[in-house]
Amino acid sequence: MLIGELSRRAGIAPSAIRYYEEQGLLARTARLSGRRVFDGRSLANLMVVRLAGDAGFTLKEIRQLVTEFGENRWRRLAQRKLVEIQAASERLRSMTVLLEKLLECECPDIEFCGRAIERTAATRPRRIRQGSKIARG
Amino acid sequence: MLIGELSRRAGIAPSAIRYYEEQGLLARTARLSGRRVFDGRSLANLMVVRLAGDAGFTLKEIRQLVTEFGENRWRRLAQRKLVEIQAASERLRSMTVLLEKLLECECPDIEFCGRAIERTAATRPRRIRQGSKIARG
DNA sequence: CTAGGACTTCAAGTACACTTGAGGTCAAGA
DNA sequence: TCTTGACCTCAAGTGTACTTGAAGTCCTAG
Repeated sequence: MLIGELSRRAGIAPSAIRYYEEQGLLARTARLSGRRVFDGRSLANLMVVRLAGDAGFTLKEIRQLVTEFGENRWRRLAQRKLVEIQAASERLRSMTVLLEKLLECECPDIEFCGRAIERTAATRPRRIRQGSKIARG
Repeated sequence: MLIGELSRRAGIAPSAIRYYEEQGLLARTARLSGRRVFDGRSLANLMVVRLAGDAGFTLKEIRQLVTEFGENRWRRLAQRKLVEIQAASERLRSMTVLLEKLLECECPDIEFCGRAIERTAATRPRRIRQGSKIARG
């Protein structure tokens, strides 16, 4: 399949796929008269890259993950990330609780909810990004 | 308390706090001979801003959340975000499963794990960001 | 009274992850 | 043969969320 089909199947823009290849996150694929040719495994690899990105790996880290697979460095990175993902999950849980509290409450302004907020916001982990253009929906 | 103490207590850089104020995420506080003066509620508000950011709200959305609290628009935004947070949680779960599988397996290269990956990467939600400079640790 | 440190504003710079635009190539269908 | 659309490369641009630097102010301690 060509890049357009891969893009449609993965929900990732062609420009992003070319960018991933350029950055060494995806192996350089075969070319057919200049065009990139992909197969099912390309799709699987692409999904892994995206999933890892979704889970908070930077492109640099994803490159490490895919190029150093099996090495000790890889395991350390993966294990560290598991811990970070755990923290991120807890933070999402906190925000869920906070939002639910705020939606339930009938306070006229947000200052009024101070105590509930203080208790909820006590734990502090990491961040979430928004999705890409093509991927949403 | 002055900005330095607030910064230490919240684990957020002074420059970021000033930036949040400038962007309308935090109400403009009182000044004492030019310096910002904060109290416990400032800290609580700051934690909420950070928590919301952590949970995937953009600064623009956080501004909406804090300035339009109680309005219908606010509720719609909060409810939409709850759904997104749910999706993000599922994605983190997927990445956890994937990482655990990859850590368990003894394949010599990542291509070999293709099938496990394909199954794991089937679901597709949104992204996580890394934490700020001062906040980690 | 002076030095140091924490604060101020404002403009410019940075990192990340892509996207966009210009200018060109290639294969298939009318 | 010509046109259309998908593809190519490369350089530059974009948005988000801050950080950094310059130049100056203000309180405290020595």
